[in-house]
Amino acid sequence: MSRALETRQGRPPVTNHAAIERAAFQLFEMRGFDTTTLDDIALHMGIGRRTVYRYFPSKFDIPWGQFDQNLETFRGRLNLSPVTVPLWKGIQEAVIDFNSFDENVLDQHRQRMRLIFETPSLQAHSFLMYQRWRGVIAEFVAQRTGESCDAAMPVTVGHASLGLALSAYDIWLSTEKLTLSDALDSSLSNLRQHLEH
Amino acid sequence: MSRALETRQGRPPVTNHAAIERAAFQLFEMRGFDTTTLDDIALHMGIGRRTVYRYFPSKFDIPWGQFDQNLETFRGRLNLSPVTVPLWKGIQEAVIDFNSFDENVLDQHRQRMRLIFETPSLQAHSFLMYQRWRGVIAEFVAQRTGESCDAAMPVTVGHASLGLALSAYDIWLSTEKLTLSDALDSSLSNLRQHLEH
DNA sequence: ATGATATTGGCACTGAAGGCCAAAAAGCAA
DNA sequence: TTGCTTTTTGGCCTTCAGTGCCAATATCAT
Repeated sequence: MSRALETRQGRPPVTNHAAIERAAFQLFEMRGFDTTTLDDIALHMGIGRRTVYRYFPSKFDIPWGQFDQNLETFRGRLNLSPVTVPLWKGIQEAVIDFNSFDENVLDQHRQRMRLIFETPSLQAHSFLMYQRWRGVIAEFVAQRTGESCDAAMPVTVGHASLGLALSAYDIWLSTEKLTLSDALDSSLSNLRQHLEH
Repeated sequence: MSRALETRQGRPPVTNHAAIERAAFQLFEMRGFDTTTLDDIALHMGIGRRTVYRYFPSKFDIPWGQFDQNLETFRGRLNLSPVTVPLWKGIQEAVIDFNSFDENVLDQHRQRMRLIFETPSLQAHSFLMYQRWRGVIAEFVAQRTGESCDAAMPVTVGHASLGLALSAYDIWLSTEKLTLSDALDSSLSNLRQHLEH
């Protein structure tokens, strides 16, 4: 932790998360996710299959990159929301902020999410990521309302927020006409409209 | 299809979905889901492992039983909703109806859902079931509004309804104080309250 | 050089899943 | 009874994900 880029003791790593991710995505794009084995990836990189498993707990985790870190960023972003802002608005703003990408990485992000959304086996595993994502939301709500994390309101808001985000991604990926931010906004207003009357 | 209970030609089946489900649940309760192998189940029933795979496409599908049939029932129930009833209300009523169980099977249902909700590997696979469930909702909404199945409103309502249902199950499973119907109702009103200004 | 330290990657194992196909068990016709 | 048809069964084999174990490897510090 103290000296990350300095010289460390021990044999230096031959690779890193980003390098494996890149190599894997190349193969996923060519042969598809399910038909690419971990042996393929390791062989393609010239490293051992066993080593890949030390960087990613499973094949399904590779397309998600270092999701833990992103989740921490998201948690931090949520907590930046002023207490004067209504809860729903604070969440919406944080989600939009968290899903804003530079032009130069947007295509890459789209490719990543498309792979995740279009590969059933990967979708299934991704649910575990989504669970943690909505856990962060629930924690934030619980903190603001003084309730427990597994009380009704935090849990429900977590599930609902997740539903809105997934809905926005579904729409964003299926059309070229909308930015991700717009899709997130339109999902929320669509839900509002649906619940009216 | 025409003669189900009559005499059929060919070797008679040695088992059926329900029998495998029962046997599997016994073992899942004893040793846990992940530590029970399909060999265990097959051995316990005195049938071949290969046969089990003919009744269920994967180990993860066993706890869900014959989900296809349930989904069809749900679709049918949704379509019973009068066009005079607001969409959100029709969906809510259908979901509650679909999740109403007799006293004598309620414990069994609770046990099933608890297993699904508390086993991570099973949760992941269950997402594929949820996807199909919200697909039915989206189809219903699309049909009523004259839109396409993958238009924004049907997709969003599907995701949101799923979030509410999962939220209700989370709460129902974590407390003994609420019926499933009450949990579903309270999730909806909690969401409404959350979105209020 | 030598020792401490950290990563690597090979080997072996378990378990899920699925292809293939001969054996088994019924009904039916002669 | 015998043979033909139909359907299910289950054994065998393969691939691949994932994991424990541990010796080999590569670097730093003294």
